[in-house]
Amino acid sequence: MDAEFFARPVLQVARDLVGCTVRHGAAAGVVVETEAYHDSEPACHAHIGLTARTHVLFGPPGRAYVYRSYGIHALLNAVCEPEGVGAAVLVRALEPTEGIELMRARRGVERLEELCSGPGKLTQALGVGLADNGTSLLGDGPIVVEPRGPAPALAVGPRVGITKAAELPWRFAAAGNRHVSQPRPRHASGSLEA
DNA sequence: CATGGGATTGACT
DNA sequence: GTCAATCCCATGC
Repeated sequence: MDAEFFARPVLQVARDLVGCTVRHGAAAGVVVETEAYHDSEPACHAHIGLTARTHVLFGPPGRAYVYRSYGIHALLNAVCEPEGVGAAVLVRALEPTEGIELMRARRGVERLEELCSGPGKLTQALGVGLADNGTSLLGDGPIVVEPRGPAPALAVGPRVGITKAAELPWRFAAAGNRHVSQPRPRHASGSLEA
């Protein structure tokens, strides 16, 4: 993937990342769920401005923003939009494709659908941690994002687990995919087809 | 320097 | 359904 892909508007990148592969070492999976975050809305860490924590978000596109959530989990984002804009796509779920036994060992569970069906789960399965914060996703870093084939059908809904700007429909998932985290956006109840 | 709040998960009632 | 675990960092004294 090249830097221009991530330099585009974050909502567009969030849509186009669904179906792409994320690789870290021997473990890899296809992105089935994303969420967009932008400094113009209060749910985004970058909303407060440039700090030690957020400087990666305002940096050049195509880098990883990894942070610790609830003191326990590492969450993986892809920094988007031109340098100076604080925006990123949160990778919320993967469909495991390579290194599945390694993922099972790291996660301590067997079921394929439980390996990467959540933002904290997939970083544990891939072995991604805070040390990867700020590294390149373009092929010259430990985590690599690889292009997808045909665009999958998308389910769209509100973002999960936030208290501010919770109404924005900035969550995108591969429609009908069993590796998407709960709650699953459904075609029938308020979510849109794209 | 002390405090409080999470872009979550898994265990338990 | 409820709830604790646990730590980084922003904020306030």
